Amino acid sequence: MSTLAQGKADLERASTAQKVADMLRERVLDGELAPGLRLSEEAIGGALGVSRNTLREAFRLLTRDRLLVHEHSRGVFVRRPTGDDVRDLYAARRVIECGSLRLWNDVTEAQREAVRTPVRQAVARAEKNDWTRAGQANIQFHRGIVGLAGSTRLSDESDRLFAELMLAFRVAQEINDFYQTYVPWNRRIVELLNDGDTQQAVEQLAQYFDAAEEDLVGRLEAEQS
Amino acid sequence: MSTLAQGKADLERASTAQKVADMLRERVLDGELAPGLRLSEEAIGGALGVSRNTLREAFRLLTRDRLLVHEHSRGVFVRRPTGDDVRDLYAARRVIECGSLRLWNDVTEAQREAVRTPVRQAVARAEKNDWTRAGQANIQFHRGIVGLAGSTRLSDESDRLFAELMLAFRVAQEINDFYQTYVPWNRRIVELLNDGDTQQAVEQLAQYFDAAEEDLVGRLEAEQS
DNA sequence: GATCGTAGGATTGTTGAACGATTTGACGAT
DNA sequence: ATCGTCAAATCGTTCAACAATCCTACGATC
Repeated sequence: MSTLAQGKADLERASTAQKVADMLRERVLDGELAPGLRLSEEAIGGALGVSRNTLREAFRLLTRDRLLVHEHSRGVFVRRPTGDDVRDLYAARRVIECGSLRLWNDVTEAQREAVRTPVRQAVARAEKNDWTRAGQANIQFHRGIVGLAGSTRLSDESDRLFAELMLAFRVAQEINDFYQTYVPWNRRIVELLNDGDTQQAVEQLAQYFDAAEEDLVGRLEAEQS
Repeated sequence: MSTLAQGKADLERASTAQKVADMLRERVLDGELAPGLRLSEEAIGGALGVSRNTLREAFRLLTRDRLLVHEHSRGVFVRRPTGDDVRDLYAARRVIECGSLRLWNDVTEAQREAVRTPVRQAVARAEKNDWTRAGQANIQFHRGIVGLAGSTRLSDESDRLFAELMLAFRVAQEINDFYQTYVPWNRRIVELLNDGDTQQAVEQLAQYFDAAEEDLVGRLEAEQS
């Protein structure tokens, strides 16, 4: 019965702080709260109708996810990733995703499908010029890769890395057209995997990271003002 | 001037919540607060002389580090890792550390020394039967490996994984004698690296993880009561 | 004119108390 | 022995207050 899991999800009612954090996370990721913006406790707490203490708990949760940065006695700000941040992020991704992809032959078929399916979606959406949703599928592709490792801790940390990267895209003003170049690349990686050439697929993934990092860092540092 | 970095550390005065969290972290890691123990807000807040609100902020920080678990309306508990937790942890370590170690030939000499030195220390301390400090050196060895990737995010997450693993050791009652078996193993890995056989070193590291995971999970599930 | 110090206002850090909501454990009925 | 019921304990959240800190603008000095 899937109703059982459903019921459990209902029972696990989120705390107020959790709900506030979820709402703020959306606002940050969709760009309504721009990187660098300071979040006033009073203003936001008043707007959402929660007390300062509860709001501060929500801020802690988002700080853990690296979406906000906390400066002592100055408040919390929406993170504004720098070029160095992006380099750090890609260094982590190279290790995590290339390492996970190497496990391709040792995992379940369901895990492999979680890598293939998002690429098919991305290709289909790209053909319709639906770049926003193509980008979402692209993230699912990378989530699938990390999922090959079979570690929830690793997957959770990767989600944080992806979220932080989304912020970097925003600063670099690269929301929609970024993936355009890389959708074919991902498709090629899946083809190599299906052909059994895991080694070459890992190689291609690493090169993808090199190219994406350079592109993003370049635009980011040009954007510094 | 290193005095500059010193001064900066002094200036960055920690908040009360941060200081409380640091103190509790020590107590958890040295076993004074045993896994499974419930931390009463009132009792601890009273003992430390901080308000409930501040203490709750400290709890959040430690929950982020996975040292505490929070259960709604029930309070926070010192995490008590299960066999599944350990499997998850080692799955993550396999990807992160094996992937980092593969970078051996592309990093600076200083980074390589950060791997070699702790092994020398561990060997020396093991000969003196100082297993506690040998264990600390062993952790430094693995921190050094992750450091090869050059990502602070990856290193920070690894520190959290290590801390959580320390809790598992405690539950498994394996504080001192665990490393005894594995110090020679680490030494062999470094020898392979120095010989230029990175591939084989990675292989050995993976086997070390297999053995350590099996050992730890076994003792952990025997300990379930 | 630029730099520096200073005063004032705004915001955060922390506390303490309060009250509703939830869990826990014991007691008694079936 | 199992199942409600109730009271005590604890957590979740809010509110108000004050101290500590930061930011800004205004002059003072060179």
